Amino acid sequence: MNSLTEENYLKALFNIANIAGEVNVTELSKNLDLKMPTVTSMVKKLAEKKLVHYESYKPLRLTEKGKREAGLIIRKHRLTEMFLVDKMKLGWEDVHDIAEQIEHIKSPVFFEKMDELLGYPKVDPHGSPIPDKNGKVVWKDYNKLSDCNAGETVKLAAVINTSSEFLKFLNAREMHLGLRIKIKAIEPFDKSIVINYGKRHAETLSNVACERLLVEKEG
Amino acid sequence: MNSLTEENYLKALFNIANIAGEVNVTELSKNLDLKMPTVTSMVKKLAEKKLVHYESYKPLRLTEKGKREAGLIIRKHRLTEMFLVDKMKLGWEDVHDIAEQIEHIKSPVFFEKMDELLGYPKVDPHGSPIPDKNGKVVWKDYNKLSDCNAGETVKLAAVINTSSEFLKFLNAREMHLGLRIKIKAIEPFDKSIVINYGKRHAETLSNVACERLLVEKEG
DNA sequence: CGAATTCATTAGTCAAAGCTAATAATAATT
DNA sequence: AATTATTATTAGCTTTGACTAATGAATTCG
Repeated sequence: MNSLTEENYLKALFNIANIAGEVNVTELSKNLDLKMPTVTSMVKKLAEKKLVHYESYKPLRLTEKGKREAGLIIRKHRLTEMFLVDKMKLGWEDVHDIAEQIEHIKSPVFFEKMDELLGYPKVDPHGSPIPDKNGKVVWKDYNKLSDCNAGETVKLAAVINTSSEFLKFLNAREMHLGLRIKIKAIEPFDKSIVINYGKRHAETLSNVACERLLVEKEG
Repeated sequence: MNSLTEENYLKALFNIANIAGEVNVTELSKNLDLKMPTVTSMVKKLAEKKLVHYESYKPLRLTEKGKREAGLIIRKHRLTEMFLVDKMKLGWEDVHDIAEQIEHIKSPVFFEKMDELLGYPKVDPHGSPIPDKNGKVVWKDYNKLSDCNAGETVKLAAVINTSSEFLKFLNAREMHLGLRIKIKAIEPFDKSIVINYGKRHAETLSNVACERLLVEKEG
């Protein structure tokens, strides 16, 4: 069985890989708020347990086994967040920290019951998929907004990262899941994008932001 | 802030004291499933933190501060058990182990919300009091069944310990909280007691059992 | 009462998971 | 290409919380 510490490493590896693709020791140590040597030594232990592929000075990658275990933790995290908000009426600002703790609880029945009470959800309120009981993550076939073309109309399906800064950014612009967005133009200069949606007209979004927004094409 | 380990020591000290009165190192180490030297050294640390009174070779006692902290943990444990059973419809056989984990979660709002959803209960389903927000335990003025006299009629109000063996014992005899019990006789020989209740007639209970049953006298 | 038994403590070891300081490998810049 | 900067690793130390083996108190029993 994995320790709480190991679970946190796996989760961080999984999340960083999802956002940034590659994971290096620096990123991981920032994410976990630990010093680099600490991370190096732990990663080696995870490698011995066949949870990560590790070669000195190379990027870190989860093994299939590692992905599965990480998926299971993220499943528990996302189910917990939904449960806390939907069933316990706690505020979104509170639930993340609580879910970070509850996700480590060892009890299959507990999470199965949550799943049942929530009606077996497939995605969480950020549009992120909830991994299945085997830790498998099925991302629907979404596109990054940054990969779309001018003239297309798309529906906002998910946000890739859920830092509070980014969520505030979206909030300030009245952007929410399900929103229909019409792409007016893409600036060749910096890949920023000009869109219409709701009552707003000719809003500009940076490429950085667009890379974190997943959309479904209409049609 | 106390570590998870420390919290478990405090809770065990509290529970043993409640059941057995005095706590010695042997009992505590059995309860925590640790070796005695481990317990001795931890208890000394707790003493430095002013959580227990410690003198070599003397029984262990929680300080007021220690009682308060233990009470807060037990509050979280009991609220959690009730929440899991009443609101999540989990079985009693499952909830203890889950509550043992959830009781360590750091989040005032989480437990306040549980309390609210449960309607601010004062006792748990075993009749044990739920400590208040300051960790204070208010046992209602119950009597041990073993301290009652022949001829009295009493109502079963609480069970002091909740080991599964004891609960099964009670179950097998169709005894439950709220039950009216008429005391027919007390054997001077071994202090065992003869009672009538429900459809049962002249059942005998040992003194050991009677010491763990709290009753309210009918007035 | 003295011997045996039980209970508790001391001393020393170990693993997990963190740290700092020093060093080595890789990448970037001039 | 050489230097500098960044990134990663090694070596060695620390704390927490466990353990075993040996020893010292307290209690019980013949």
